[in-house]
Amino acid sequence: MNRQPAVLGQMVDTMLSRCRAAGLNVTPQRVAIYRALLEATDHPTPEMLYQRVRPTMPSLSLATVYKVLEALAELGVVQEIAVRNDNKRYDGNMERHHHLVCSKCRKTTDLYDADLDAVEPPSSLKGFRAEAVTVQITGLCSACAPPKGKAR
Amino acid sequence: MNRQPAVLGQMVDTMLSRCRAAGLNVTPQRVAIYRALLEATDHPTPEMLYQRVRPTMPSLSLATVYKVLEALAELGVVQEIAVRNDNKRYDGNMERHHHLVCSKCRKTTDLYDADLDAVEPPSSLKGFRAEAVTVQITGLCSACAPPKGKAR
DNA sequence: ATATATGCAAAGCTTTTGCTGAAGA
DNA sequence: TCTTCAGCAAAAGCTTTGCATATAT
Repeated sequence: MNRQPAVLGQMVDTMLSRCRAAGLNVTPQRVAIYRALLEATDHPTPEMLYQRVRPTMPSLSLATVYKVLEALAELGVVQEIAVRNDNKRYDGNMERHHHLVCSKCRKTTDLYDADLDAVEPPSSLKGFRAEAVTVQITGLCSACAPPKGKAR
Repeated sequence: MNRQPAVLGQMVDTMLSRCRAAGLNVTPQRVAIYRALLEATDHPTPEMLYQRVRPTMPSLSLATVYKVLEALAELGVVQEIAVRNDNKRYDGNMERHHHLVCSKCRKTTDLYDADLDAVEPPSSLKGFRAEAVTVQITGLCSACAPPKGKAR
């Protein structure tokens, strides 16, 4: 992410306050994994973070990396990118369309919208050859949205 | 996808021509799985399609569903939605940003762009409560783009 | 002291692979 | 006939879980 060290420390501080606010312990593992993620530029997988942190923390286990990332995501200081990844999902629809993704039940719905179709990639993609633009809107679907205590 | 039966048959025909053009056999499994996907409105997983087709084709195996979907995706009549799903990937970046996804090597790069940040969800989301809008641009990254025969 | 988290090992799923017999062209 | 494919079973990955010990507050 190419941050200044000072900014990085500040982000760690924020993370620590949120841990405390949520009643979570501050552990060296949490700090190390979070720092490693902040320093990364490549959207690392849990396994990748594990490899990166282990040299300075040999006792670290992969299961802990999974648990820490889950906790950090819940704190809102880290995000799982793209659609929350459970298993493969297919679409027989090759028309231009977009997706509504429920962050709770993960249901994905097609969305057709001419305005969104009109979204153009920026010209400054430095070497990246754009082929398709898809807009993904995350939020709560009608079943999960109202506080009617439904899904879990 | 709520199509008219006639349109559905037409899509199947297109799929069949593409199979032939690509030197792939037309098999009842391919037709049945493709039809089931076209009839679905819920972005089914391979397992879900397996369950739906099996009643009319009890000998079907799950491995075949995987293979058929892969073949259909290669033909371009079906798509795997969202970021091609290998394993979990995280981002320590909670700022508003978008993604450039290479369809070949799957590398995902952050993209900051004010114009894309300005994309608004349509107002007509019928019950869906939008929280975030992310634009995903798929294409070929600089390493994979030129016909320099690199990745595979 | 007490609650929470780590590490380990095992279990659970999803997805892939190798092979043989069956089916399509 | 000859090539391609389906079905099966086993293997391979990735992720989650349960539990005992260690750690944070």
